[in-house]
Amino acid sequence: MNDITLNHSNKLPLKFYRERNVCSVAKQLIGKVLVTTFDHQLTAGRIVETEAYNGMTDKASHAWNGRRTARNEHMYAAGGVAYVYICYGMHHLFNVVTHEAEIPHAVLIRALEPMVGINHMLKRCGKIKAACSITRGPGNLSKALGIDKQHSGIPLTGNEIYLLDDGFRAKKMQVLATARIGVESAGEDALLPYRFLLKNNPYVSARKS
DNA sequence: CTGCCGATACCCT
DNA sequence: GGGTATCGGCAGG
Repeated sequence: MNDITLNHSNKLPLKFYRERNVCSVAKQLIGKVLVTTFDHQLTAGRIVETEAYNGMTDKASHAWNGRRTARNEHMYAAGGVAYVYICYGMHHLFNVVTHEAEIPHAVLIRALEPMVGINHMLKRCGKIKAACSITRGPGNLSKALGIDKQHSGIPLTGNEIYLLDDGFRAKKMQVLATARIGVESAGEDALLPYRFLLKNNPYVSARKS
């Protein structure tokens, strides 16, 4: 797999993240490019799967019912920063914080299609051969891009982690909305169509749609 | 292919 | 002590 040249002229502006409708942001993030530059290594991939978490009224959200702890504090920041937390004791899950300060909306990035720095992604994951699993699933993509919980709260408008619009446009018919993954205990909120994905993309995480 | 299981940080009761 | 926005390995059909 060869790296793709990135156009860095279109970094997503703060305005993009301050949008009030978190589902709208989650949908718009499909097709955008997530970039990290840790260790002087450029790694990037196109976002092909996201999930919206709709603040205090969403039972599946860490901020449900106004819950606020050291772990999820960055969800309450103004949109445009990262929220990274550890799941199941070992996976670092990367979220994009949206809306204004004190409104804890966030979008979980669930899958990427690798574009740049694939060899370095393989190195970080201790793998030899390229495979879809390298950036399929939120735990995997964080590892491949070198993201961990120390990056929680970092601005997405800086130079270490940022998002680009490189002009890619998914056709409307290609973006599907489904129920979210792994939130069964959230009752009826688990059924909301808050997961967005690029149809037929091999990097989208498996399981029910 | 499906399903179960262990790893294990952090939040909650 | 129990649950969790997960994942890879392995057993069995």
